[in-house]
Amino acid sequence: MQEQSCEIEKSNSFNLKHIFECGQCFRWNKQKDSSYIGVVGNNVLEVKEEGHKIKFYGMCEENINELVTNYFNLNTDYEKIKKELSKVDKYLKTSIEFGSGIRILKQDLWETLISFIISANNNIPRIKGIIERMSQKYGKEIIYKGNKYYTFPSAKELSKASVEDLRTLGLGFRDKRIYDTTKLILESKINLNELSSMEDTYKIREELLTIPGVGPKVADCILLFGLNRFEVFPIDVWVRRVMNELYIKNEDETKVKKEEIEKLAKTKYASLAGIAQQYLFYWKRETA
DNA sequence: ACCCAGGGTCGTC
DNA sequence: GACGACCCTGGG
Repeated sequence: MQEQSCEIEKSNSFNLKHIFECGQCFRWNKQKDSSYIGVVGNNVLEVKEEGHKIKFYGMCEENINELVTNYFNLNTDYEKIKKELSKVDKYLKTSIEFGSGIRILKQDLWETLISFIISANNNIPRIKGIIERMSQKYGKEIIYKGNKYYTFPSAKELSKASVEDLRTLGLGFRDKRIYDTTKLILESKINLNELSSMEDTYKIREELLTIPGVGPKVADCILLFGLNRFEVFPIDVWVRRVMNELYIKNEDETKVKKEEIEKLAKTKYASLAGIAQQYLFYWKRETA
């Protein structure tokens, strides 16, 4: 564990606000100097724009260079992806221009699983609060620049929490889902490492759907943000809204069938549907 | 507890 | 396959 730093060239496909506030992650917080600090695995990371560079600092267990390259998917060519997706239609082109610096992070599978079970029928500020309290109580402390940060609790660490403990943290009706899921993982009824090594996205999805609190939307978020399966298209209220407004134009968006949206996304966005979804989600939410 | 909605899922009909 | 219930909280 030591302080480290590294840097990359600033680019049009790397924007801190776009990356951290597009709803994919819950542990990054904007600082007064407009840098962001977050906890990634057993590392505290700070990211800031300095001149024509993006600089990364942190109290890291891993090599910061490898950590950053992996977590921010630096080897994925977003210029190419955006060029491809911009060809689809003018709406997607607009949303891509709006969120041009979005990148899909590669987040820890366990953390993504728990975080998105918590996300069900919840709002982002509250989700962040719950996860922060969970980490404070059950995670490990890391000191960075004199401040305390907490790692996301492992399954073993979280298993110390009773259903009541979880309720106290503000989880609401999700308490039992988190409790049961933690037990499931701890007892290896579901093996996350095995899941991540599976080729067939559909098979992983089927497996995820057996986990308490994981329905179609949460499963797709896990596939997209934890396993970077870019072809999945998570449909939440915002995405349903934007897809209805742009293409389907039903008077009552809640009446729009999920299957219709899925089919639309598949034909329009194909293997990049998940990334298209992030541009659309961010655009719709920020301009609402 | 004034009212509504939020990165949905689950049990029941 | 449709429909209401569900904890809690920020924002209108």
